[in-house]
Amino acid sequence: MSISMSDSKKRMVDLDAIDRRLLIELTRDARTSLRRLAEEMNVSPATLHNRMTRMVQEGIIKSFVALLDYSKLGFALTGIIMAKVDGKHLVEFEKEIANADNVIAVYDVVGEYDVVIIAKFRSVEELDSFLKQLLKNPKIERTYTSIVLNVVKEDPRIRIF
Amino acid sequence: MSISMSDSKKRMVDLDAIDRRLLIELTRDARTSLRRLAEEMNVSPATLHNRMTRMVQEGIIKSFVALLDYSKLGFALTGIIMAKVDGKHLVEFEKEIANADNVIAVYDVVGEYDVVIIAKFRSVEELDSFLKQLLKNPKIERTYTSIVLNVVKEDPRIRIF
DNA sequence: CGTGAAACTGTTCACGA
DNA sequence: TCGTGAACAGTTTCACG
Repeated sequence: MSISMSDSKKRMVDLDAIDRRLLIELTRDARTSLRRLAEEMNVSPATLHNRMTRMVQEGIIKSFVALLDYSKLGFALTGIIMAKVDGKHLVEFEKEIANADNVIAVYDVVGEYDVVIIAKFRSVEELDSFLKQLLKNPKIERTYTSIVLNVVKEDPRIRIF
Repeated sequence: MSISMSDSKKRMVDLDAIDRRLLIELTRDARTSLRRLAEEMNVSPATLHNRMTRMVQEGIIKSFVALLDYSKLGFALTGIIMAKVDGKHLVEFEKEIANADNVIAVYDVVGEYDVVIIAKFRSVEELDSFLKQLLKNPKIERTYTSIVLNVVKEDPRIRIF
């Protein structure tokens, strides 16, 4: 029995100890074997399989992915780009930019700028042409770009429990 | 036969068509079966297994993870925090902050601020105490925080080939 | 890189708590 | 409703050529 909450945009979910443990393990290693995990947890593999399937359906687990070292793949440059966008076209603009190949994050923010974009490039030239493309867009009033000198941490995982 | 490059911090790697295809697929679905993939690609499962192991050893593949929807887990708040840090203590500070539970990214940047931190919280109170903790640190000269109103995109994957 | 075989794993389903 | 155990098909993994 647990309290259901509904005041955030996306509804929260009831997770028991098995779900939580499974989330932690899949977050640590998405290729882990449910069977071995099941033994450790003293439940049946079928149970873990059900839980996993359910959490994928509910959208709690968005996907299973390999995290790559982009600098080893030639993307040595990360840029943080902030843009002030004409309010009427903000959503439209965001959708556009979110689909760009280089972009790993797009955030709507409040303050001096409206959008923060994080993107990865192979070279200064690539970043430069990305920015020029942006500025061509008449919806954009101004941009500010921070060049990232060093990616200290970049990991989509946080401690959830 | 491919050209080897060595002018970036981390060395680049030679990848053939099999490696590249494998990376793309594992990035799409880390739990995909190498056997089925092998059939599609007309190579043996053992080959794909070898390639995968090699790329993990080389650090090209950093890890396999489940991506979660944090807003469904109660982390409705994302903050982008910029900090101006006393230069002598920058590296030390960054290591510290990178280990914090809520932090998904830490970037070294040039400009008005030295560090950009992206972190997720369950509530304004949590964000607030995170910021207060930061400001207690005498190494920090000033901070600027953007509250994220909407996460338009947040996906560690970019198009690599 | 491929083969082949052994070991392991995912997935399903009828049953029972 | 939900977990279980057993069964089978699918998969990984390894030594070797």
